[in-house]
Amino acid sequence: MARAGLTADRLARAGAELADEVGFEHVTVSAVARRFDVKLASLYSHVQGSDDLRTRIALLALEELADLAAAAVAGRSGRDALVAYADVYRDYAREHPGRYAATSLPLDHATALAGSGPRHAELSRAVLRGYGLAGPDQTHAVRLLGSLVHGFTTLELGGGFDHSEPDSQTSWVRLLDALDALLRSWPAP
Amino acid sequence: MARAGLTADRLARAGAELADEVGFEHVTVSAVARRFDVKLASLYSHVQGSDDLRTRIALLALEELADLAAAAVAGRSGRDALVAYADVYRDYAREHPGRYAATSLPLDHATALAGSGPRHAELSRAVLRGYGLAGPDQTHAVRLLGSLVHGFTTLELGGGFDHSEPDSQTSWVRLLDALDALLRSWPAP
DNA sequence: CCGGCATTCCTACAGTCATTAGGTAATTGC
DNA sequence: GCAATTACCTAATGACTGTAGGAATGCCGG
Repeated sequence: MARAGLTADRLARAGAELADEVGFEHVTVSAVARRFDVKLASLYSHVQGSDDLRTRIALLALEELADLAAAAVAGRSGRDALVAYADVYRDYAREHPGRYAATSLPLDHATALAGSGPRHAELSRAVLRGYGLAGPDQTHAVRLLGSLVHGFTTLELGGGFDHSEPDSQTSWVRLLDALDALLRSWPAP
Repeated sequence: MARAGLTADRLARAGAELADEVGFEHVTVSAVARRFDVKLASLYSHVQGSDDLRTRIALLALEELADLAAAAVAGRSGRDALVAYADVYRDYAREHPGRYAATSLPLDHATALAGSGPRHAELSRAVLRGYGLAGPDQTHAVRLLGSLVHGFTTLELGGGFDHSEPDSQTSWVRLLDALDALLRSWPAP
């Protein structure tokens, strides 16, 4: 009875690959077992079940994203940092649609805090550092940035921009320009 | 053998209610059948299967949203129209989380076109009419508006803003103010 | 009133997935 | 080299999707 060398981490990694191939919502414990040529029930020693597996995939994706974002933001500021940060999200979503979808899985507070949630918060604050925003205004701007990037990325991934001119790349650039302009002249309440 | 009076439309409506109660991803053909006190197989004369059912729920939600948005935008312009339009989406998502999730279901082009897709496009263009944008700029602005509203709504619904101050309502207002200011002084490329 | 007849809903079955319980083989560490 | 642990297995249950074919229902022309 040869051993496959299963671990929770390898299962999550395989699940992430599977997600990119067939979509996060079609990731199934059975399919991951098949990928390791192992019986379904064997996975239950390593992950608690399908919810646990999905959560682990989400945490994996969030960590990869945080790593990429940190690398992109390092050594940049202002508009450069903004564009580099936003591009990380969009590029990641396009290269890894299943993983990106996984990042939208609602996590309970404790799980999010234990994962890379705080790093993400810190990173978007770092992006805004060059714009001189403080206090509540900074929080509003963080939410604006997050909403815009996440919204555009999701809509684009769902094909929402596919069938109209001009192409979405152009809109993306214009949109980041607009955001940069807005942050530089942040309106008073 | 009393008849339950099933139709595709009533099934979609029941599915939409179910989605709001248990979440769109947990809507199941079986559960809808139970709701009508009817055997599972009976539904297959009315809808083609679970994909078809989900698609119908999505189309129903999109139509409801278009109706509400049309009513909100009618007789308003500029900032008023913008806020009314955006509030429709956010309020709908909060009142009908399952239906709102359904609107994110990817539809093929033909289905979207046959549904209220074009109405949605027309409505967001109508909101921007007061801002004097034309041609590609208008398209970019439509995408900006859509991304922002969808992104914020999704993140808020997922609980992303729950655990930090200030409350999300305040951010929402500030964010729409900022968007209004941005649209009024739309930057050149 | 009544015998087709399409429609509506049913029973029955086959396939996939999730999950638990309890067993056997492989590895580890003494 | 043997005991304890770990990794994986078989088996069983229950939920959901989907298909095939049968029976009750209501309508319609005569």
